[in-house]
Amino acid sequence: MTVTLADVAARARVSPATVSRVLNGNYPVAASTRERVLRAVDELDYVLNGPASSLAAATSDLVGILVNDIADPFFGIMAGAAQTEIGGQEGTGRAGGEKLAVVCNTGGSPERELTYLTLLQRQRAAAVVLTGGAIEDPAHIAAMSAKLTRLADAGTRVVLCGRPPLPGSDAIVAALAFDNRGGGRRLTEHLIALGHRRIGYVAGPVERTTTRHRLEGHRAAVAAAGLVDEKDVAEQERLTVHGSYDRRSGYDATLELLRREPSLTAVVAANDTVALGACAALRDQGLRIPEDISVAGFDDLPFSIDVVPSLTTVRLPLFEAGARAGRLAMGNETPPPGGIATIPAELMVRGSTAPPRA
Amino acid sequence: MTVTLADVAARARVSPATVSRVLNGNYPVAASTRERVLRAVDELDYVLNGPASSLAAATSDLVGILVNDIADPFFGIMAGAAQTEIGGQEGTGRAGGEKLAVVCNTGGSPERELTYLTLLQRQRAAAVVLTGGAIEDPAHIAAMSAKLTRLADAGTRVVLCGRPPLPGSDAIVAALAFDNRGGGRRLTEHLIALGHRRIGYVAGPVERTTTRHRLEGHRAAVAAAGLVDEKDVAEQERLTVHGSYDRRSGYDATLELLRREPSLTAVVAANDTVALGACAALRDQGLRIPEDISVAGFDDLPFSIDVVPSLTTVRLPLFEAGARAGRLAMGNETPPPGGIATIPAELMVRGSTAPPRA
DNA sequence: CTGTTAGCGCATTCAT
DNA sequence: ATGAATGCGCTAACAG
Repeated sequence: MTVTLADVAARARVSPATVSRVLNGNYPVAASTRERVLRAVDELDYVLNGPASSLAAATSDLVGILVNDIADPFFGIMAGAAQTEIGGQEGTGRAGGEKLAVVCNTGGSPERELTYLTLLQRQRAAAVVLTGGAIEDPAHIAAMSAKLTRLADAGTRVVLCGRPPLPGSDAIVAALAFDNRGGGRRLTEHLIALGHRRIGYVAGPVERTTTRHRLEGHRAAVAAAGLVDEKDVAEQERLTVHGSYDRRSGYDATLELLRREPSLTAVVAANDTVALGACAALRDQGLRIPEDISVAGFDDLPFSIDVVPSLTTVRLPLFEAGARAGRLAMGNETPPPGGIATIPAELMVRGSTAPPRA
Repeated sequence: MTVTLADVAARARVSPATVSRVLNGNYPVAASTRERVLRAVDELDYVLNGPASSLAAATSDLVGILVNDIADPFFGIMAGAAQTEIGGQEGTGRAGGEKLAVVCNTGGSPERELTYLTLLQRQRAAAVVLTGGAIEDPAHIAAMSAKLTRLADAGTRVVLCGRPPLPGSDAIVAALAFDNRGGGRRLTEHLIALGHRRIGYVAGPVERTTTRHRLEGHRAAVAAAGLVDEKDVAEQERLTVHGSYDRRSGYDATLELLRREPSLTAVVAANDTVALGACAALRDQGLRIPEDISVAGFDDLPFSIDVVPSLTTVRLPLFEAGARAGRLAMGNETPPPGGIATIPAELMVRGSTAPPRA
């Protein structure tokens, strides 16, 4: 029923090996022969059997990109950029030696993250790109570290994008980490410079590197300015509410923050989406932004410049980082020294922050 | 080096066939034997060789989900929902009979769409879900139709989600189409009911089903109200500007619309993201929304309720449709009669539309 | 440059 | 309920 390489060989009057060679293009073949084979391929509508090919060659052209939330542009931008670098060399129409770059949505679940890695390992994936913050549970870190080591041992190139290097796993090609701490610190410093003294923080989910680093940056700025004593954990926590990285969570957390401290003059959100929810909550409380209260986000997603007022935030070069991760996964770029690179975060001051009211 | 099924068999003191049987779980095996095998699997850290397995069984556990733009939540929401239905049955940790649901980003390019389908065909994918509007170029339609027919013939289940059925391709499991035309019509009828008479339309890319259907709905409403004669193509086109489905395009197109017709009292955008760009352009021209001019979007993406003013739009049940497509792809839901279902679109009236100024 | 030969690792007959 | 044998379709030495 389905046409095989042998059929093509018969039609082109050559051996199967020759067909394989022209298809893979990694071996000298006479132009006339190649022509004949290609014609037979087209006439027969032949499509290579991937599993058979992978089995024989002990490699596959699958590249997996893991994301925490596919509906979040933060991941979409990185994944899209990586995918373009990996599978983007504009096919010949016949789909030659291209890689199959695919994105896998873990939904932020540790189990699904591991499951996907196993599935990719099973497929003998050529490379795996892990994007976004990691979960900090010790058991999960250990499991991930072991799994990534095994993947790397099996020849899969592992690249981290927007995620700090995993302790104990040096089998990795490269880790591109965002300077979340620095960005968080500069953002809050900006607020303090404007004159804010009572600043609430809407944090992301606990046990996430991204959450922790941004929060640490914020608290470092707060402590440096003497707003809250570095040792006063209770007060730090009073001004912090954790939630997930979505709008709803930002809305609820902001209400809670206002309840705890009605005299707040600024709210810093874990990311832009959360900031949107925070703005909505504030507005529903009759507060004007930025006249009555300032709001800041993180990531500088495309919509941030469009909301009213436009959002003060921290720009992360998501597209560039994703593209670089893609090249690294393909072996088209030399890894940074030590395999680790920190990607700078840039403060973007816009309309949602202003001096507090006198 | 890498451990194979034979190694597991040796360790468990059974034949390779038995190991295969417990792993696939589709054959009676004594409980004690199964136990022994499973233990050996864990001890050896064995991971099935996907390519070998697929080759022998002539099937694979790969399911592809094609999207036009992975950075757009419109696709992210559908893809995420589909992926959950397909690969979401919470693995046992050992990754049993799970499917590998992956999303492929075509970037809206016809070539890449076909390339991805070929790549998935090569992998002998178990199913393919195509999301979002289709390109209307006749050559591409023919190529797609042929490709999908071949995929279906090879046993791949093909499901369309948010895309109208392809002419000539009845090998498809099901097509879930959004009522873009009806939604577009009701949206413009709402504007007309408010008293608007000069309405500009920022359309999506030409040659896309989604673009065309929404625009047709809009024009049907306009014609029914007698605002522009159905035959007056020149006037219809004067009040329409095409662009891509992004913010920037919405911004530019709106400026152009204003140039052509400064007395516009309402702008209808191809989708919410475009509407955001339109709002920005209007504001930059010193116009207030909705006092001076009304704006409407389409899709009801999560941010639409958060922008100021909140966006009047048309709600599409993206999550539900994606989930249903996922179940259809898995064979867990019976296809609609004729394989085609039209999914209703609901008008959401919010703050961005109001009666025009007297 | 091209043909021949051997597996790759597993699922599946068919026996037992 | 389990084992032995066969072949899935292709690539990779190895010859020539």
